[in-house]
Amino acid sequence: MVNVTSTEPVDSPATGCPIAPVVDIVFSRWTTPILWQLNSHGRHRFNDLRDLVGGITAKVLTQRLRQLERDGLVTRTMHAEIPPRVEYEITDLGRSLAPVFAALVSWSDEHLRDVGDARASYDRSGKPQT
Amino acid sequence: MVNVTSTEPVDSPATGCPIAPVVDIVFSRWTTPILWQLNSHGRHRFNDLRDLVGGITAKVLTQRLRQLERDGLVTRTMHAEIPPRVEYEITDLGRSLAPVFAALVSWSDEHLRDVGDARASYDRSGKPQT
DNA sequence: CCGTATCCTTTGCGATACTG
DNA sequence: CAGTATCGCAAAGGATACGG
Repeated sequence: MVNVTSTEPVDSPATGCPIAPVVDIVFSRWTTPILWQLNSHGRHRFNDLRDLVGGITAKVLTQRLRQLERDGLVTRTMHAEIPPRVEYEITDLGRSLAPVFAALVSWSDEHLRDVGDARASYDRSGKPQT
Repeated sequence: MVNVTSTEPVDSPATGCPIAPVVDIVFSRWTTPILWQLNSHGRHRFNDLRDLVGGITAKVLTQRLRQLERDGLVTRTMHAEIPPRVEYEITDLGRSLAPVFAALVSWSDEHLRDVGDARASYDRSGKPQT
C-alpha cells in the first residue's frame, strides 16, 4: 500500500520511479489472477472465484478483495438471502487496466522464452565471478 | 520465481492467468525501480544505482540484480581494478519491456487519481456490511 | 568499492476452528 | 455461504559487521 495522492517521498520502492504506485496497486500477490478472472469471466460468487483463482485460501482472498474494493477496481454486492450470496465484479476502473494486461500478454508471447533460455544459460555457466 | 518453460501447473498465483509468470519476473519488489533507472539513465556502478533507487539496502540490491541478471534483463560487468568497479546495464531483453512500462505510465496519468478518490470514499463510508 | 555473513524483526501466509 | 479469529511457521527484508 502506498500514498497515492501526496507528492511526499515514500519509503516504498518509489523514489524516481513514476510507476511504483500503480505497481503496488495492481501487482501485489494474487491481485493479478483475481483481476484477470473477474475481467475474463464476469461476476462471481466468493467460492467460485476462489476455485477459479486456484490455490488461494479464503483468508487471503478476502484480504485482496477488500483491497481491490477499496481501490475501486472491484465491487462487492451482498444479497440478503439465506444462505448468503456475495458477488464480486470488476469495475470500469478495473477494466481500464486492459491495455496494461494486453501489453503483458504480448511481452510474454514474444519474450518469455528468452527468459527461460537466459536462466538455463546462467545456471549452466554464467554465475558471477569475483 | 516460477517455472517459465513447463506447462505443468504451479503453486504460484498462476492457474488460468497467462500473465502470472511475467508478473513474477518483472514486478517483484524493487525490480521495477531498478529496471526503470537502468532504462532511463544507462549503465551504472553498484553504489550509484543504490543511490538512484533509494532506500534499498546493499544486500537486497545484490539479490535483485542477480535475479535480473539470471533472467537476462540486466548485465553485470566486472572491471578488475583496485578499487573494484562493477557496472550494471539493461539488456535488449530488458528494454523490450518499454511498452509495458509505457502502458503503466499512461494508466497512472489517466486513472491513479481515481484510485485515490476511491480510497478516500471507502475510508469515509464504504466499509463492507455483513 | 562491492559485496557477503550474521543476526534479528517484520510480514505474509497456511491451517484450523468457529460464526451470522 | 461467506467469511472471521487465532495460531504458528517460514520467508523477506533491515542493521551491522566484516572480507576480497
